[in-house]
Amino acid sequence: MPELPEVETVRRGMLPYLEGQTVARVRVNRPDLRIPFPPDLKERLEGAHFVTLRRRSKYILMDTDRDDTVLLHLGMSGRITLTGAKDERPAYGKHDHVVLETRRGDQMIFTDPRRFGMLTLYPTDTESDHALLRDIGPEPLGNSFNESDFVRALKGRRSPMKAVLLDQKTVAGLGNIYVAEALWRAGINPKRRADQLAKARAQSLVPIIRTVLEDAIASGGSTLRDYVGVSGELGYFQHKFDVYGREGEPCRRAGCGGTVTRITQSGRSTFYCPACQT
DNA sequence: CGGCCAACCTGTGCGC
DNA sequence: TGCGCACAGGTTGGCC
Repeated sequence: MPELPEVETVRRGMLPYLEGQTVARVRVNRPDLRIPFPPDLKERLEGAHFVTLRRRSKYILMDTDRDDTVLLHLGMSGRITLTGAKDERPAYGKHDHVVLETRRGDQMIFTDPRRFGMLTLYPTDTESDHALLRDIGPEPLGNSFNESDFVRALKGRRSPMKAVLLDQKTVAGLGNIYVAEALWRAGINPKRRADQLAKARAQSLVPIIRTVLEDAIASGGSTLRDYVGVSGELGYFQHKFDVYGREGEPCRRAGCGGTVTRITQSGRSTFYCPACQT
């Protein structure tokens, strides 16, 4: 499910259930997802309470009052479901790997069929050294993402723009969908080498990336084949896609008349309009 | 070091 | 109905 807008949608959905709440019980149904669960997860979490829920790139970070932070990544197919104490409890499915129950009786269920997701725990003050977080680039919705740094980040990069934007070191949080949408809005060909993109065009991408992500968050993210919200709500940004998944359909740019095309780049589908993306 | 690709998994949809 | 294949929103480790 998850690029930045979907992860942010999930984080916001989690807030009312988890922020300020105490963990009563942790259930772990298997030893690992992409990385092992910490063996002492249960002991470290039970009795702790969540002070803040943050997001960094596609990670959700849950700070506890015990100076530990829970790090959560949804991978390709990860989902978070929250059920209130009074709600009907759906039976656990075979891909429900971790369940947190709060003292109030709410449950957070982490489901992930493909198991590319992760959940781990680290001492909050070691965050800047954390291997999963330390090399991530600027947050596109924050002030640290700006034209001059972005232009510098493209310098000397011989890879196609698609690959460079997918690289979380360039800018945090983009994935296959939002790279395609941002490049279309900017009129940039995904095959264009980063070091051959004119400075002004590179600069134009900065506000475009920001707005495409903000637009998607405002729509509750994109729902491709499942729900995105923590209570099963559907995002609807997929109805606003200009290129992603629109192979063979007409380009939406006024007066363009081109056809959206699908190619493969670094093993993944790229959608773009060869007529207006140069 | 930069860049590419395979690998990690399961589920779904489509053609035959 | 079943089978095989292509494909899916991500990340990374190993290789050149």
